[in-house]
Amino acid sequence: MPADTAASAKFTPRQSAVLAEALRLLVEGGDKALTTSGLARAANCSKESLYKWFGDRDGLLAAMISFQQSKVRTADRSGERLSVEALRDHLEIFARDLLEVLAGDVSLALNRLAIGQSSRDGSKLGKLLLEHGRREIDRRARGLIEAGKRSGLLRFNDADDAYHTLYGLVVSDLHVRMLLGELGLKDNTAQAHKAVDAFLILHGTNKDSGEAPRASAAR
Amino acid sequence: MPADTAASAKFTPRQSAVLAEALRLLVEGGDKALTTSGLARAANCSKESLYKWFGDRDGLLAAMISFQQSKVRTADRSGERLSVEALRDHLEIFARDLLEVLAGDVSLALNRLAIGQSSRDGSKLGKLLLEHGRREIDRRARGLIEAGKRSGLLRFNDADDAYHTLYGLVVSDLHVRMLLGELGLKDNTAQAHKAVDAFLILHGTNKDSGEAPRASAAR
DNA sequence: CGGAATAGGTACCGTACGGTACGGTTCTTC
DNA sequence: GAAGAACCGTACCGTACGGTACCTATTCCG
Repeated sequence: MPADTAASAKFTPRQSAVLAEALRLLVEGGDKALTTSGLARAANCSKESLYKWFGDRDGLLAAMISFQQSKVRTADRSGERLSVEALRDHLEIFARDLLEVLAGDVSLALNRLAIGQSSRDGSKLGKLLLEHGRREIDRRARGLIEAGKRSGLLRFNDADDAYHTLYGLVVSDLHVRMLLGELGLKDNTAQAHKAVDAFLILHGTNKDSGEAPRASAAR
Repeated sequence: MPADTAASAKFTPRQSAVLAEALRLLVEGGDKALTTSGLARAANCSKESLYKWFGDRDGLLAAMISFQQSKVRTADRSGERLSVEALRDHLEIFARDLLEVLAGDVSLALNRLAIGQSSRDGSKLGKLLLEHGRREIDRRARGLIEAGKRSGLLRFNDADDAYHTLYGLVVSDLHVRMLLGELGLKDNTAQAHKAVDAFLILHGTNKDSGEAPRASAAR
């Protein structure tokens, strides 16, 4: 994981470094390990600066989410002309990327944090995570699906429904299992392949798009 | 919600009452609201008894999970002879039950609790929830799917894969969204219907099992 | 050069939690 | 009916956190 990639727009380099350290602490030890004193010690800054920059602990958590998301960028290829093979490839790449993002240390830690808070803060962090965290990946998938329809390769009434179908086929209950502490898949690529196969059977227009059943060795 | 249904095997009535109160506190205010002092006050018992019965706070949490699971029973109809309509009905009922269970107050609260702890306790609670919490519902689905195959109505290579496909089609990312604080679906039945349609297209043997596309008004 | 802003270090405060100890009360059991 | 266990209520302890205050060091800028 690159520690100090492109600087964020909203934070000074010093603040970014502190936020990166905060994420490290959170990933290592969960929200109990992310104390203001501990962060100040680990990041060589003062608690007073933390409160000046972020207001209070909740502000810090929100800043961490915003900071992490500023580091996520996805390529958008929705403009391309799609062949059926290209669509399948792009869908599989999307599915694999999705699985990898969801299985990432930082993503899991932030989701755990927001879920833990959601029962008492009116799910402010949860909203943040849903609205800003998934926007990029949602937009990418949405673009891909719409492009597939425009190219006559996919058929569906509601793009939302189709996207959620794809998401369900790719992820199933894996995200929750990982949030609960279970290890991820051994082979994301195989899972992505199977999910896209099923998705194309459901929503593809190419009638021979269903492949032979796989050896099914993913889980 | 029936407060005091069948008594558990592992807990005395008094302990069950305390655990029920603990669940109520947890649902109301999240894990911050579930303090030993608060529980003792709310349940009219002494902290000393809590520690005598459950060892420590983690023991109490584990007992809450175990207690809640002892109240969940599912009907098992896997012995029946299945027609295609009966299979579809049973699958839809299963899907609807699954959505309702996942959206339940107590289920969400316990999952949030276990997820919050999973980053620091080696996911002991998470394992508990996964291994014991889903066993019943998993067994029911597994039985249904296997019965469908025996009756020649479903085809698949791996029952696990098929089950996860069904699960993904039914739930998609809804569980995580609800854990993050979002409201559930407006119409679980419509979602169940759509998911089972898709599942039967993928794994049914009856070639005309795919129905006309629905009006898609679930979400 | 000098003052103001910025930020690090540390000490401190109030609070609330998990866990323990103890005296009094009810319930069982012989 | 008495001995004893189970249990309630409460008070208590140590700890650790969030948040604040104060003081110093560095940097920036006129």
